Amino acid sequence: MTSDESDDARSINQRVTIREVAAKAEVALSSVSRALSGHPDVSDEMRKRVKEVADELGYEPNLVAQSLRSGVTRTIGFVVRDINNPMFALLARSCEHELRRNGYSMILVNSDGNIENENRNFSLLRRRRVDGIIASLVSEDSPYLRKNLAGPRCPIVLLDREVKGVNASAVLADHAAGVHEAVTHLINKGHREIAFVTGSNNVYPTRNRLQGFTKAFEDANIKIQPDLMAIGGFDAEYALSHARILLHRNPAPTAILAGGHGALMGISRALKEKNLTMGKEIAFIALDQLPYLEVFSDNISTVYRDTEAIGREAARLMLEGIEGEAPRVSIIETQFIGRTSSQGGL
Amino acid sequence: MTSDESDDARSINQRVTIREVAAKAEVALSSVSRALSGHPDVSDEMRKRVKEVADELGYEPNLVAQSLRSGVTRTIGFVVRDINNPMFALLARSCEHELRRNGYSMILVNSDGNIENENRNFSLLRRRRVDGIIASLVSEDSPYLRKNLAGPRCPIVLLDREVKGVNASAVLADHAAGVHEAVTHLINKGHREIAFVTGSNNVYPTRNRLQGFTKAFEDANIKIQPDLMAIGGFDAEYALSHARILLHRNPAPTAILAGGHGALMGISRALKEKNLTMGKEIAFIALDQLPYLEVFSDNISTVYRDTEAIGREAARLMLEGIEGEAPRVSIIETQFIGRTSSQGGL
DNA sequence: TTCCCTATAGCAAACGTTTCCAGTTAAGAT
DNA sequence: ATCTTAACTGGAAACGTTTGCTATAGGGAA
Repeated sequence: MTSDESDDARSINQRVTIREVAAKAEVALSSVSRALSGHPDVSDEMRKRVKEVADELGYEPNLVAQSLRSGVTRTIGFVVRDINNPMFALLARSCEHELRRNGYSMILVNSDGNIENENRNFSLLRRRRVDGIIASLVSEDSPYLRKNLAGPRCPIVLLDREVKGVNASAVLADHAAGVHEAVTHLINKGHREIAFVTGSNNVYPTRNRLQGFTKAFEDANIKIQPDLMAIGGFDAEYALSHARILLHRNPAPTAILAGGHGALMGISRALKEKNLTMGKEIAFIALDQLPYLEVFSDNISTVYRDTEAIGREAARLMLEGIEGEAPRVSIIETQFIGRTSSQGGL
Repeated sequence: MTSDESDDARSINQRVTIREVAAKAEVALSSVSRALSGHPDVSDEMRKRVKEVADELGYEPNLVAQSLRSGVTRTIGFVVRDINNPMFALLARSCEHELRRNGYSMILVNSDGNIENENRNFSLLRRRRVDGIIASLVSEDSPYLRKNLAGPRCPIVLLDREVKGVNASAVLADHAAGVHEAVTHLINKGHREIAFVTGSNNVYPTRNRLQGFTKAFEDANIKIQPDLMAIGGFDAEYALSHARILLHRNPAPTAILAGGHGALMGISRALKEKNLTMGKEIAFIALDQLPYLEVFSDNISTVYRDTEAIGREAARLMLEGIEGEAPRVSIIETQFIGRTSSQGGL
């Protein structure tokens, strides 16, 4: 009889609220709240009774109401250029996993490499009152940046970005070390005409890789060739067109470095067009071990970093920030992994 | 003076609320709400004044409070096995794009192929009172399914899943057509020993592909070889171990079909182990054009479907559902794209 | 001039929780 | 037997909005 009624209520009426639980259990609203939220000032009997009734009615607390009252949404914004970049997909997965394990949900927004979109996304997340934002910024000098990184009263974790004078944590990869290792390897083999195609230097990874690159030349006491550097775009189109130009240069580059997913795509297409094979006519190194490489092109030499670790670390820095700890920077190592694609070319 | 005060308020105090806007503009709370939300019963002058003050104070409406009051969260849950699958990453991006264009945010949850996680994720999304759920279910016969698909009073869009007797929309790919085309192609070339490695048949794509596969054999009046089918797991490990077994069979398969990302990974590793080259010693076809294939293995014949279109379509079905329209099923075409990997093998 | 209607504005209730405060009971101390 | 305290419970305010209802003013019709 009563069970029929409650079943009806569940299927026909709106959702079950704490009020109905309180009524059925014949206790106060506040007692239900305390019993279910694990508050200490509740007798064992009360807790038992409330939990039974809550289960019976299929009560599911309204997180929206909880958020409004408590001021905590248990939601983290994840701002990314493009989740379709396999690097970000892997990172997002491990990060989401770690956040969910700690009771947080992830709101995903793509900026499509556009600072206007990114700005709108930040604004949206602020209106949603997220507890924190993890972001891979499109650029480190967007005009909206100060507002977006200082404005929200919530912790921020930057992914591979370095913005001075801002109160944010960051996970940075030590690209320079891996690139230095890679370039030194090439130089020792006798390469001098080493090309480098990568994204624009308004983001940390480019600048950091460049540091490793130049340092390797300096250490070997060799002059760097500025016209072999194509620094300006992360997309495959940029890489394709600039790789074409580089390959037509005289003397042609004997080795080529690809900075990121897009560069790898573009350059390998350009090489194919000219019928050049990596590891034979030209030495090739990809910066960033992309997840699919190990299967399809397990001959490609790479500068590796543990992307899943970066995601986990970002989540941890976020949780720390929410706990009230001061922002800090965490460095992730990279290392050169030589395979056959970095041979040949001479 | 007043501007100083408001600046202070913005930086020191908590966030600006509609109440402060109302006070400063010297109008009622309700007028501010109506002015900003585009309600018709507002004079031009009122709207102008309110908007000015709101901008001045940097007011950003609290979406949590709006949601509680209006009962609408403008949030869609996106439940996926694993965002790291490049197929899902691409799909998620186009879907998120379309949703955001329409004022909705996406909460991303990974189930890691585990039905317990999936169940918890559904429960979480219900507590968050999302306006809809787009899901790629781990299995079509999980014990929690009925509850999760019937329970929430919100539209549901299934991605490539077919659950009978449930009030949900779905985007289904017509795998059968593409696979039929692909297998017929192989049969016409003289192949008889055609192996098929794919995920378990508790999901629609497997069953649908199988239909296309068997139909092709029937149409050609050839008996199918059951021991050449490895149907049971979407992960690379399953595919690797079963591909190894298949390749040791006598007579060995002359052609092999890979159903999905994991199968492709596993099989290509197995082929490499035995030093078999696709398109030479063995014909190979990948079901699903994975985004990176075109660059790294542009010789691989595939059954193609437009993944971005699937994401967009899922978003549209969701928006339709929110508008109150009845659930419906949308079919996406697939087609066989023959390249060199499907040659040889005989 | 009077009446009615329309356009607009304000008041207050509601959404579903959490949490502060006050009240009650019973146990232990004197 | 009385007082103090501890352990709980209930009532009500608050979180920041939206929205139904009521009130007012001004304009047009009779």
